[in-house]
Amino acid sequence: MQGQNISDIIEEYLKRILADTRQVEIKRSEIAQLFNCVPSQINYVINTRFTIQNGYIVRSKRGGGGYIRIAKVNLINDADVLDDLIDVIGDNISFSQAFQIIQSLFEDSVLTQKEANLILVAIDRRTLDFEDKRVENAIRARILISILNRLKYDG
Amino acid sequence: MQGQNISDIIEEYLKRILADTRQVEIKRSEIAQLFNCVPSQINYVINTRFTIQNGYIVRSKRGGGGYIRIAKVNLINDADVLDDLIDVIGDNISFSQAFQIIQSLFEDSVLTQKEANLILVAIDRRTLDFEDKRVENAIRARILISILNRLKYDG
DNA sequence: AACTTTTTGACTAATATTGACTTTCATTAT
DNA sequence: ATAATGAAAGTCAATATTAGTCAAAAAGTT
Repeated sequence: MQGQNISDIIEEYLKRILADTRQVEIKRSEIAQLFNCVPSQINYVINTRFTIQNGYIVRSKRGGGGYIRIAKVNLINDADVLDDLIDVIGDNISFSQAFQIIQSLFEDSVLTQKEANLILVAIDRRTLDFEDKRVENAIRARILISILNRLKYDG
Repeated sequence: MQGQNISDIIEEYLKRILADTRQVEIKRSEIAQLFNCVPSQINYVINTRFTIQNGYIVRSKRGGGGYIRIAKVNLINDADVLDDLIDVIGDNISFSQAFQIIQSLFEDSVLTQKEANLILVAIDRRTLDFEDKRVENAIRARILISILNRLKYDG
């Protein structure tokens, strides 16, 4: 696919592990060395690709014996997570953030591929392209929250 | 066909690749260099010749390892019926009119019950409740049109 | 001439990479 | 115990690397 940049490659590496096990525990510096990049790049990958919007929870510890642990959460049987997502959305959300949420819902089989695609075009940048970017993000938030609330009822 | 200008030549080049593979992934600057034109000309070619009406969808990413991906999609049989609906919608539509459209698409099995319901909450009055009713109807029209365009192809 | 399409480039936006500096925690020395 | 040291991970801002937008200029058509 599009494995051009290092971040994508690291993402893929971690997700491949997470496909089998429910959780990974890494040492930041080791992974950095493995992929020949600076340690903070691992943070970048985590912050952009392993957020709660993506369906992951990350915990870490500093100091000697430190680690970063990434765990996949399930959105179906965890209704609280849906509410957390609604909180995260608040009153505005960018498309890329929204995309991550929809993708997570698809991966957890809350949405079919087609349902996810229809929602995505509905909240696409071009669709909601109005005078002000804040307006765009506000409308998107409202649509998304309406949909998430609907999903709480008939799954 | 008549390869006079650069845009036509680039179009032909890309379509030749797409005749074999289902999708192309390019680097904008590379193609620009290959055809000795400015990068933004690639955008022009894409915007004028690789639209959904022509049966293509385009996705891109900026930043390091960025790309433009063009994929050929097969338009469904009644794509022009959807085009007619899009014409009817124009640039604004009330909820009740939109409801009728969604309902008829459900009756024609273009949409499942759940898909229809999700679309309906997305374009509901309460979701799109804004200061001005005309703004509400305009946003609804754009969302609906995006969805209808998406329904023109599957996958 | 009027109109449409194409070409160009300056400016903008998004995403990724890097490194200096900070914080936290565990272990060792006093 | 407490302090000092070192070993992690975190933050943040600067820089780099792409693609997108828009409108003016140029070229082509009618």
